[in-house]
Amino acid sequence: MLPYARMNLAQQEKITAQCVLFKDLSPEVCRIVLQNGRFMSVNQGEYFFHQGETADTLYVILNGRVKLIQLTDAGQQVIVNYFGAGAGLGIIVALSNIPYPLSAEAVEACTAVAWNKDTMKQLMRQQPQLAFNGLEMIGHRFAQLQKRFQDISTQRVEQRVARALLRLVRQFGKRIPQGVLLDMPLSREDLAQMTGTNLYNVSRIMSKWEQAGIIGHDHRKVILCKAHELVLIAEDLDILDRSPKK
Amino acid sequence: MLPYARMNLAQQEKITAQCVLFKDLSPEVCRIVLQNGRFMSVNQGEYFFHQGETADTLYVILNGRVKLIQLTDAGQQVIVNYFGAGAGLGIIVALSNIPYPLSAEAVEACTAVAWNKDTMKQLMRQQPQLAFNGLEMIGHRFAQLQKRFQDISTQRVEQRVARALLRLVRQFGKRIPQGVLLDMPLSREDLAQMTGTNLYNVSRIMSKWEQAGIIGHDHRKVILCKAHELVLIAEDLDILDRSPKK
DNA sequence: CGTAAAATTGACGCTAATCAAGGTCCGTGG
DNA sequence: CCACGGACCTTGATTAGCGTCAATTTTACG
Repeated sequence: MLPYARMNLAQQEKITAQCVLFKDLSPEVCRIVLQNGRFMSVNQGEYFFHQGETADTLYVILNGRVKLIQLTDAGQQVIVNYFGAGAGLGIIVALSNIPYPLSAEAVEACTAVAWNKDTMKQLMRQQPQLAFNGLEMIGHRFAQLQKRFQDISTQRVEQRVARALLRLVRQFGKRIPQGVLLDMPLSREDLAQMTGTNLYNVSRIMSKWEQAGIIGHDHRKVILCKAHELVLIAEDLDILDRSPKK
Repeated sequence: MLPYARMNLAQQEKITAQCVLFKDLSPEVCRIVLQNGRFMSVNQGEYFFHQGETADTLYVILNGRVKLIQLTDAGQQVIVNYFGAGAGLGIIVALSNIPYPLSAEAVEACTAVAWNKDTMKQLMRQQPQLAFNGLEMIGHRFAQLQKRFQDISTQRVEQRVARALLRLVRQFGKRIPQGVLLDMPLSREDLAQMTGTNLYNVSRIMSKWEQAGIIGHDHRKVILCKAHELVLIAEDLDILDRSPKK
């Protein structure tokens, strides 16, 4: 992890424009908040924080992608989410006086702004809108997690994998001639850990999709060719194509 | 739902003593906050709010138990949690400007305090500690949901049911001579909806446990006789008893 | 070009979902 | 008081889905 440094103006503008934390704050206030934070870089494979550590810092991602990982008692990994620019890390936790419940790993080289939790609390005391913005970020994350909980308790593996892909595409997809490219490192194992299954099932499912022309690949990266078909699978409405199962 | 009314003093003391929302607030401030809320009763089977409704009210439960239910697109129910006295309802959501992501049903006659979301925001602006207490409640709920997400993606059904029971016992268990009584209405279907399975599996599992003397029942209510055994099952450490499976 | 990591594919067995049939408990009304 | 109906529970049979292991192939990269 590189030492902290000052942000330049372009970076400041970027973060205030795209992060909910700065919603409805005057440029003046934004400047104060940013001055109390520290600019930092995290190399690929390094961690922002580890599960179980005392949560004393919170972050907002400027560049790069971060993987949120939970480790079970038995040592299994569960990938809770991927985050990109504008997302907050440890916001909920640092403000709740509990240890980080998961680890945050940079899957690419990342830059971020970091605040000490007490500094942020002090800022929120002075600027209640900042606290409400924090609450709003948390609310969305909470609703999203609840939806995923619902998915994993009611959907079959194939649907869960489809949904995971669609979610990633919505977050990180880039349009290319053949369709939408998921321009990020993403192994079968990763997808398995996101969907509560194993890499063998994911591999089988994706092979099937590739043969059906729904997805393709460029090097190790996934290309979504027929998004609508994947939506049908995700919604369990693809019965027409396959053998009826009820 | 009965009309709103004033709280009496005993009720006021109860809520300020047991709810995190009032932590580190002076009695004076507590009084102000409570005066801005409304006392209310909800009959068994009635709802505090429904999934999808605009979230304009937040609650703290005084008495009774509440079931949080999510409905999937396909119409399946998922029980996210049970809450009892001292817990908050809609706190996250009402402060985040998003619709309720689930429904809250009173499984017993309940009393609660309700605040309008804008009133609460105003109070939080004046008393930042109130906002931080809200954040702390949310933080615990978030960590708990993440843990359950982890469970459901890595554990087998029997372990999940064991964990669900243990969680309910910790929340609502009452000591009786034979063990710990779960003094609440709880059908096989309810347990199935909590653990992402169906009532048949739950019934089979609980029949097995009852034959092994781990649990018992009084009318329709569950009694936990050998909690330690259930913990072993929940932690997947009961291999000694059964046939080895690896 | 060689090695290690990642992905594929087949075989096998178990878990858990599903369907069907019947039983138990309870309140209600004849 | 007893018979009936409905909600809830139990149990068996069956099967699809999924996890696991093993063997092999492909891909990335030094």
